[in-house]
Amino acid sequence: MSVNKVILVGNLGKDPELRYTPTGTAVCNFSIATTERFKDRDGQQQTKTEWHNIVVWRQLAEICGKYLHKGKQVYIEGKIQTRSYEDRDGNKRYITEIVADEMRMLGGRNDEGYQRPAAPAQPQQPQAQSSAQQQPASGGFQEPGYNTDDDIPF
Amino acid sequence: MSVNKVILVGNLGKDPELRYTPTGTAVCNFSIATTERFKDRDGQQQTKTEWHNIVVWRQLAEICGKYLHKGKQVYIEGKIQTRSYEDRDGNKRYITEIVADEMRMLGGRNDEGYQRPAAPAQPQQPQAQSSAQQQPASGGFQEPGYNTDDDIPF
Amino acid sequence: MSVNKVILVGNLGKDPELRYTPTGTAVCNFSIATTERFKDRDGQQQTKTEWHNIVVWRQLAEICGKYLHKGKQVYIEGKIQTRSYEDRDGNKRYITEIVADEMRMLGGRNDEGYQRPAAPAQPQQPQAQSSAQQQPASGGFQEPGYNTDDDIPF
Amino acid sequence: MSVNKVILVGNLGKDPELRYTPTGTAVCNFSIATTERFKDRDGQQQTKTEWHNIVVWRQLAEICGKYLHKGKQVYIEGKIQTRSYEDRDGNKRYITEIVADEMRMLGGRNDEGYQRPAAPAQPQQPQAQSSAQQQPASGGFQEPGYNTDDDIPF
DNA sequence: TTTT
DNA sequence: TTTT
Repeated sequence: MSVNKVILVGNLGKDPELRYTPTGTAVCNFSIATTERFKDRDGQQQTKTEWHNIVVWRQLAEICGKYLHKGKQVYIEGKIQTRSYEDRDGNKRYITEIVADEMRMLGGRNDEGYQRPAAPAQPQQPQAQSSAQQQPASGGFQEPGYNTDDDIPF
Repeated sequence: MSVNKVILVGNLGKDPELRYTPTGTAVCNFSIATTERFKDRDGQQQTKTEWHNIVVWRQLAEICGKYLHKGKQVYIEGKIQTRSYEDRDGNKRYITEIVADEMRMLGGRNDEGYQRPAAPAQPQQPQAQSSAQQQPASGGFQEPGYNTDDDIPF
Repeated sequence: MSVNKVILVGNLGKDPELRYTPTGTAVCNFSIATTERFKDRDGQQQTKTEWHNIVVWRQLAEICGKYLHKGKQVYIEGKIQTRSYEDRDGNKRYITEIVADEMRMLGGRNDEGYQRPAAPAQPQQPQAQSSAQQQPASGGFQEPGYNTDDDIPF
Repeated sequence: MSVNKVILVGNLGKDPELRYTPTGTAVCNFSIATTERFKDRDGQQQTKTEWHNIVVWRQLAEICGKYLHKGKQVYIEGKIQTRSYEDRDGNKRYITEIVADEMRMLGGRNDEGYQRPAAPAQPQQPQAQSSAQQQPASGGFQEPGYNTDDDIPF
């Protein structure tokens, strides 16, 4: 009966890396920066940047690998996870990551991240597939559609 | 590319109501109170209670109907939704509800909500089905199990 | 001992309205849309838009009134509040609003919302006031600056 | 224009440690466990426990040091922060912590964590200081009290 | 190190 | 009333 939830809005420091496990599961890694503004004791404006390692699995990994890029602003929702591993000297090390289960691309089509090179091979953020119609505020009680979330990026 | 998320921790004002749509879908309704403490202009401690209408669908509805009761403290995660309906005079009215997709029972087994009557017919909060073993911090990279979430209450 | 928290990312439907109470307190009202995508029973992509009434007080109200505009994408954090009022027929009505205590403008400077007229008098989203220096990951224990939050918009 | 937010509900593994910096600022450290349930490939129920290092500053540190204890269930809201330090071998190490700015004690007065010894010297979770009156849903527009948050634990 |  |  516990809760482990992280909500981040930040920008990717590099392009994401999409890989596959031996069993073929997609996993995408990238890091995003969040920057905090505060005043130091002298009343000077300062900023402090925090870098977050993001891990995404399965279908969302494919979407992240395909549509995200360096500089892109994203909303991430996930959980904190600390893994241990052995470094080259055989010492146990720990790394804390955010395992994301929700991702939303922020900013519009005119806002693809300021550091983005004008590379022609770069994927375009696609038009959202035309939504049949704006669903009106329905009269009264309504059973919601069951969002399987399993085949559309956005 | 938007986010609509609500996180509440509060206590049920009454026992939940579990119903079924004509097509057999379970839906559970209950309300929870959140109380805020603040000081008024005179420096007097005041409290202000907000009531939230919660709607839960499908399997989580069954769980809520079965295990929640008046006074129980819960964590709720969901989204805000405003529906319209017609009142008895034919006027359009709006009601804002929280459609929950996560629920956690809070407090332990000694803490079933202070207003709870010692009714013998009341369901007991069951022991969590013994977890086979405490999973150790695994060495390195690990593909997570896929939580289908579809048959265990907690 | 309760929690009442809302997190929204959406776009303003109109320019915000900034007003002042008789005692001179700033209050800003605007609404933002969040749009959900789902599939109906026929497997058709549908969208459903939810409108949220946002209320902001004091200094953050001034910032919202000054820098937000129709179409702008924002992150909002706040609490749910339902107020009652009497309609013109003397009937008690309820309205649910989000009282915001955090706001972040999303998208970059090239992304001011596409319907924005190129009005010269319109305020520009200012350059973030140059942050003196990128604070390095400091060595060890560090007492944070106390962010009073009271005089800088971003 | 970023967001770095963590929301946790879990139980303290040990009593909190309250200390003071050389300049007299209170800082409280404790760790909380969150446990996730999932099924492995064999359909076996498993659990995985994550430990989170919590850091709290100033007045909230004093409250945590005074009222929290081993086993207590808490709601924590804060931000992720990674600090670096040198280990005894002069190697740079990183530790990720949650810097909390909100804490709510969960469970009622009958739910102090089941391993708690009946030590008479242990602080009691105080009765919430009687709230003068339940503030009614006020008629219409209302300016909120300004919650300075600076002298009351709950 | 907690809790279920 | 926005945005995609």
